[in-house]
Amino acid sequence: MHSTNDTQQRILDSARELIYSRSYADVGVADICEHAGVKKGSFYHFFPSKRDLTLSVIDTYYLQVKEHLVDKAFAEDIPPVARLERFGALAYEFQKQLLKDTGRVLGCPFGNLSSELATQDETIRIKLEQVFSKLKTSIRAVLREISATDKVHKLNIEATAQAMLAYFEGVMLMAKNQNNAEVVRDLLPAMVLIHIYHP
Amino acid sequence: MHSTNDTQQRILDSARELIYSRSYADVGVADICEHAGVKKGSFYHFFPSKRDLTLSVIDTYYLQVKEHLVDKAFAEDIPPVARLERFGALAYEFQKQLLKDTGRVLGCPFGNLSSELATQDETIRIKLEQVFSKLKTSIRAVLREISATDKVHKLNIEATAQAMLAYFEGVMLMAKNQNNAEVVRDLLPAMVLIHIYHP
DNA sequence: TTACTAGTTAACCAACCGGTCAACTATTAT
DNA sequence: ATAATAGTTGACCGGTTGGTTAACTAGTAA
Repeated sequence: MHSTNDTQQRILDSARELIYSRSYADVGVADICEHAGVKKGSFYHFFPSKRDLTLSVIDTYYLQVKEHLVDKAFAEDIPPVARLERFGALAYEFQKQLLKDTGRVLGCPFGNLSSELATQDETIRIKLEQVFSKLKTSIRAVLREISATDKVHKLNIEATAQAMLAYFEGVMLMAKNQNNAEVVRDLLPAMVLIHIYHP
Repeated sequence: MHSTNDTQQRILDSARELIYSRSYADVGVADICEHAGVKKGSFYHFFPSKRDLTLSVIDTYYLQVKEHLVDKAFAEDIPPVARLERFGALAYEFQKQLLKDTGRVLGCPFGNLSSELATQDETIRIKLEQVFSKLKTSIRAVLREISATDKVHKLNIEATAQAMLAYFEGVMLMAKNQNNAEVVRDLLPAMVLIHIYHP
């Protein structure tokens, strides 16, 4: 046994990659084990079930998305609207890289899982709802700055953040469906246009 | 044998209902047959495979959506912007009814299938791309009217239609994930704000 | 009546699914 | 050294999957 035990991490990474590029149902634990170079018995030593593995995948992938996309895009070195645009640009670069590496635009991993499993597994649905909620919190922080400089309008920050996230998810889905990363580049900049006001 | 043969239609209806409320992978042909009151042999008499059945489901369901949602919303009895708002209102009523009947907000059936199968089945992906393309064509017709009354701006009708459809899909996904139809009511009206202009 | 076709039925199949298990080996703490 | 623990292995399991088959029945046309 290596003192540096990376089996659990390899399972996590393989599951993320395979489920993201295919789907939850299409990827079996045998697939994950083979890709990770691990025997099935070891898999069940670290994870009680495929479902629990998926919960862990969501957690760990969110942390990566936060670090490499959200925090990077929303860093306060530029004006708030420019941060939203940078968020779109980074998302575009990521999908473009995915297309180059795997031949596929894969969209948003959380959106994909949500669409597939929201009606089937309540625990996963709630976990994904929490991920979306955290993403909305990041967007809200930006909107609060925008709203502060624009005091005449009563921006509904909660609804606007939700609408912007919805638009982002929809663009990712359309890009995946067309297997075309340029959809992201062409459409995402319009995210900043979405404003919902208090009545 | 009944002169009125409805077996094929019952299979189609059952497949639509089950796949829409769960997912492609989670619904087996045994499930569909049981729900339709049909034996498996009869299923394969009418459809060569589960995949071909799904292609037929997409076709027939698009016709229903067009008749009861798109054509109704985009009828030319009211101004173009009001038609887009009516489109949102009808979508909201539909999801609300779904929640009442089944306990679930199910989002967009085409978006759901696309998210699950776009990377796995190229034929289905293209079929869904065509459905989205037709929906965009309907939106474009409305945008052309809006653009005609607003000659100062050079509205990019193609990109705007795609962006509006993307926003619609995203809102449906968020509503499904939160199992909350009010998300549709609160967010969809902002669809008319999305405008993308030619450079 | 006959012959043909459309549709139905139940039994069947190999492949695969998520998950289990007992035996084994390596690592660590005492 | 020893005992306890952490990790690994491959064989195994019952249930399910999409799909097949051959025999059957009902409707239709000559």
